[in-house]
Amino acid sequence: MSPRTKEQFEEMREKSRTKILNTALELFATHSYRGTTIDQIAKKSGVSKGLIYNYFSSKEELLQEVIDYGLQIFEEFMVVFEEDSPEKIMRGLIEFSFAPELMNNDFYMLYFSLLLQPLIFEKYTGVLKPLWLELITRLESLLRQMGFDDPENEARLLGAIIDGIQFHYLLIGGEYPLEEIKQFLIERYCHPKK
Amino acid sequence: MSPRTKEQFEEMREKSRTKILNTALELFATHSYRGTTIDQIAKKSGVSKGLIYNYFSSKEELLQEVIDYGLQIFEEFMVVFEEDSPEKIMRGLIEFSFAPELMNNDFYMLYFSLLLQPLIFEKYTGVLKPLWLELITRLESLLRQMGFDDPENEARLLGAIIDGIQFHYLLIGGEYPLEEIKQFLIERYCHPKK
Amino acid sequence: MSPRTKEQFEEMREKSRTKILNTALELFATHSYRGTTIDQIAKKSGVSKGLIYNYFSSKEELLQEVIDYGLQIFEEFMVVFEEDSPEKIMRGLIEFSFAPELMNNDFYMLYFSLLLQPLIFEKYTGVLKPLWLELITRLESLLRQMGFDDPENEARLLGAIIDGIQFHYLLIGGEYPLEEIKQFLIERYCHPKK
Amino acid sequence: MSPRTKEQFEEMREKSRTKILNTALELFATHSYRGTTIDQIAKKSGVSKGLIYNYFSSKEELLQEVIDYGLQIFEEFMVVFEEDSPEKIMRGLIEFSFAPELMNNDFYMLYFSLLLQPLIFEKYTGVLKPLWLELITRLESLLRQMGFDDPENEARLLGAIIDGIQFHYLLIGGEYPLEEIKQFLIERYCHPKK
DNA sequence: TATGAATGAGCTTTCATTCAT
DNA sequence: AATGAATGAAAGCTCATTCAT
Repeated sequence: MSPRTKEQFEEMREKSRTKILNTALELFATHSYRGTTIDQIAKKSGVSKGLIYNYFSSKEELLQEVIDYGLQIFEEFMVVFEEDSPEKIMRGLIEFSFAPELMNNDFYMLYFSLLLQPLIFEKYTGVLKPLWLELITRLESLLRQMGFDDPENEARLLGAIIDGIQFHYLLIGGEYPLEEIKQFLIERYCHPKK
Repeated sequence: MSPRTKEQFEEMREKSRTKILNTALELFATHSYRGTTIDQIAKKSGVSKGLIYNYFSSKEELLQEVIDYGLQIFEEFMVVFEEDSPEKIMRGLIEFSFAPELMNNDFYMLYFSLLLQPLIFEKYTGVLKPLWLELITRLESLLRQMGFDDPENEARLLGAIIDGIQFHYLLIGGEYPLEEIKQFLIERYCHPKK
Repeated sequence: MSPRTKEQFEEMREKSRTKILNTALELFATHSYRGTTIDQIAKKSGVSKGLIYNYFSSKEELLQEVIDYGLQIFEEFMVVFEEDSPEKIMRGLIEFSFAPELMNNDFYMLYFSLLLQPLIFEKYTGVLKPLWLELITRLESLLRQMGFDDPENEARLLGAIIDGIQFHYLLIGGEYPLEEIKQFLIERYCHPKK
Repeated sequence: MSPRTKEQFEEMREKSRTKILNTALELFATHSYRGTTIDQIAKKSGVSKGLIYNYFSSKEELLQEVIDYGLQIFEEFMVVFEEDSPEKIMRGLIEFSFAPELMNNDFYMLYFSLLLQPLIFEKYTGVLKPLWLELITRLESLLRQMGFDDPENEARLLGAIIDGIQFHYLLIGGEYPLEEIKQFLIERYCHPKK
């Protein structure tokens, strides 16, 4: 009744919502959207099936929100480009790409999964594809500023490298020498070509 | 006795089996294993639902056989390594990796999808993962022979590039400048480092 | 073309038919009518599925013919009643009931199974029930002639004993002391009550 | 929190479960396990197909639970043996065996059906067979105490009688002179042989 | 707000039956 | 007469979604 109570309710509500979103992200990523049941999400997040429908009107809307939730990461990702010298930006970008806290995030896995099924998830690939293209464009601009010979192809290559490494990291897990590879990339791409 | 010869029956069987396998590969790749129904496979391959169970005891066994069917491609892929100079082998490998007839093959998509769900498809990822690791090892050996500085990391990078490009090609499709990128890679990786 | 050939054909035909009937009896008895597939019958009897439909227009007709085939046993069974003294008839009847070659016949099992599902196999229970009632009536007549006190109930009891023993024999198999029980029954039921 | 109390939910569950179990028992008994569809059980018990799978993970598990449910009857059945004089125990046993409320219970029919298909229902016959053998052993002990000449064979006979009568009762139904036969049996088996 | 029993459309699978040869 | 590939209706089962409380 009191404003305090209202806030408490709001807080609880937010907590449940977040719990559901996190669980859904994890399960969608590891078991795929279709391979995950609402029941599993309910059990794992410790709420009832009914409650999920209280917050999200359907399984698909839940996916949508999970994606939006994950896209915030990419927005942060892009922020890196606002800084000073191209070398520093490039370095930040690479550092950021392979930051363990990002690599371990299930969103990558979900992102790859969705992109692989454009026929089914057209709605989402329609959003994610341009994001990737935008990244390539920015990489190209950076590489050009740094004096790389063929910035267009080099940018495509670097884009492929980033996704390829993330993919391999998903496959291999902890054994992957992430730090080493990162240094290797920094060495190659973060120095002006005279 | 027999109204049709053994050979005629064998031919019929083979024809239907192949039809089903091809359709299943395509649908599993584009709509995912779970997103594909037996009915869709039946309709698209022009046979009855029942017939599919005549050849494959379950949907999962069908997936298994689709994977085996696709793995033949990888075997050809590996054959490339048996040839002469490291430069030529590397060149053949790159040419082969991005050959349009391979790139358009749905198996890549299926391969990516399965690898992304190790919890569910452990059985298959268990086979596919080692294949990839083997490729990296061979790349490393080639790069070492060619005098590359850090063949280990370079091999990982090249592996990531190959998968990354294939992934991007799946996303972008025909617009992707595959030939250009291929030449770019050949330029970089198919010449001895003195 | 020649009559000889026709006969041969006829013989082969009969052989196939009999093989199918025997297999069907065995499988219907041990795996139930519904639990047996046409495919199993075909495989086990070494003929093609199609051929079965050449001889029997449907699975149900096959059951019908299997039952008719088995009922011949009961006809022989009843013949026993045509002989001389009541004691001898009764003895023959008991001997006959538990003759191993009969007890091992799957038909008993099929007969029990069908009788237990009158709602489904009304058509067949309609034939089998009267047979049993007739047996009881005859038993009663024999027991009366032999001077038993309450021939009506005694006949029911004896009828129950015969079916009960057959049932138990099906359950226990070879370990069942059939011979001993038979002698025990002969002792009790094959002597005039003064 | 909870919109319904734990108890209310438990009650709902128990009610539905019991409804399903009773219907399944009836249908499995009269139409056989294989001849009964989940749809029939659902329709007859007034619940949806899906709900059945909420309580029983498969049709076979439902059968298992139906059997367990029915076995409680047999446990009560055996309790009779704990009482005083052999004559009284025997009498109680016979009374109990042919009590109409038991005779009308579908479980007998199911029990017979399952026992007749040991190849398929080995899992269940493995439990039921020993129960029957135990009964014979107890009958033998009683008859020996009562001074019967050949208690072993007499016990087998009585066991056969009980099953035979139950079987015939299933066949004939209401017309069967159950009470009369029962008195006849009591007369014969419930008096000490001097 | 929160629960989980209940629903039913739709999926996987089975199998009697048909049919071209 | 004989084969077995092919069919499709119907069965078992799953799961997103609803709803009474």
